[in-house]
Amino acid sequence: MSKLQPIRGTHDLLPDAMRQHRHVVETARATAGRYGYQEAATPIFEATEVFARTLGDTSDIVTKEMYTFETKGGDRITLRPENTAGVARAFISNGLQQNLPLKYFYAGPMFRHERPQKGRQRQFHQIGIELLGVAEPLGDIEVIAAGAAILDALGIRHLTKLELNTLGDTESRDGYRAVLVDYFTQHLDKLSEDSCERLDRNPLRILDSKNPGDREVVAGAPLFSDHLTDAARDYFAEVCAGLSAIGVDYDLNPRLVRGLDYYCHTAFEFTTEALGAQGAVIAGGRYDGLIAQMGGPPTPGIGWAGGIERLTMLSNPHAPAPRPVAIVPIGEAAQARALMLAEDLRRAGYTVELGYSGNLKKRMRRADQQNARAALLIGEDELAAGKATLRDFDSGEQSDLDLDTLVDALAAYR
RNA sequence: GCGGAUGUAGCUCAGUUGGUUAGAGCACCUGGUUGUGGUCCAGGGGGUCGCGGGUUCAAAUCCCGUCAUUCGCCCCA
Repeated sequence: MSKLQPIRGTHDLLPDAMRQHRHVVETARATAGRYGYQEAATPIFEATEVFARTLGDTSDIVTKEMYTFETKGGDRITLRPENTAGVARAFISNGLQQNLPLKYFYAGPMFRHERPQKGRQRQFHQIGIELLGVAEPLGDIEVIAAGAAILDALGIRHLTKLELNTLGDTESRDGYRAVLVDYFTQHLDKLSEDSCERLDRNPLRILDSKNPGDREVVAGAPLFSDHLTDAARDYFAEVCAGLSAIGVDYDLNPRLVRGLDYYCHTAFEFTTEALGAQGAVIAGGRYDGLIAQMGGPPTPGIGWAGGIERLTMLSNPHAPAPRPVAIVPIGEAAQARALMLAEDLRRAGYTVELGYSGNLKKRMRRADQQNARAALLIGEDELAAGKATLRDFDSGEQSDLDLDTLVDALAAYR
């Protein structure tokens, strides 16, 4: 490694990329705001147990993907691999149970020690929303609708499809898990090595396997829908009906499961074919047991997270860079006047570039490279006449303007 | 963590029976135009061939290792 390189799986967001990134965040923030979600931020690191306890001892995130460090004081802290546990912790820490329901939007970096590939980084960024304190299907519907609305606002809804499933309540899931383990145990010889391991840790995951052999076995597996309690079945039916009523199309996917332990009832993913192996752009579900499990007052919750980098890859280049007006002094006498003029225009709301050095040609070229809309030339002639020469870069036309009234005369270039 | 592919100029890439000073396009700089950008013309700068070892008279080229990127698996946003 002869050159200084960024840490594996991390990327710089230089201005071009940053504008796309910000466009996704701003679009999401504005759209979520119309659904009543206010932005909040929790720290990017938490006590390790915040994640270790909540995500489940068997999840890959906890077992091998967390960035965990020991502080000088001997505490163990972890860079957040996702944000739901942090929001839940904040809810408990701040005693917010008096203020339910709570609706939060967030955006920020997350960290997972994974093998990088397309659409997968070690430091990546997520937007997300969390709805706490609502146990009704209306909550699920609103949260999913907000996700669809954001994809729509980004112009990429048509590149995705919404996959929907229910993981039922605890009673349903425990019952189904037992039946499933039974079934797969009878077909152990046909299961892949990975899936044999999943049988112990998280048998539901086998349903999601891409292995062709596994898929054959899965095809004959008992269906979750046959093992739902009446309450869980009714709940899911209401969610589906609500989505249909507001025109949010979805596909039922009985194989859709979640990697994290705290999910129940509704699970959903907005997926795309356009990003290779990383299909999920927004994913989430209901987590009614999470807050109680962390020691807080039993409080239902539902939310989702979306990968900003993945959303950016789907979006067309948007957010163009601002086009400045360039001020080009000619000769030393004009320098001082140019500085004052630049400041006046900036205070009046113009985007202004004042070349730092170089001759006229160089400054004009630099202005062109900055995609300036126009250049204001100030030389001896102009100074003597109290004027500036305005050159429009798009049309190539030039005109004289009075220095005194420039702020108004330039209005078209603001 | 596992498997495949790839690392040559700032960027995209040429460069095979190993053989002198390693090339192109774009970008950059200078001049043609000492008060005018974009096009055009002429010229110019820039490369420890990812890094470290090995084979050889000779390595960008062959071998080993290593790091990185990338595609897939696993997992997930």
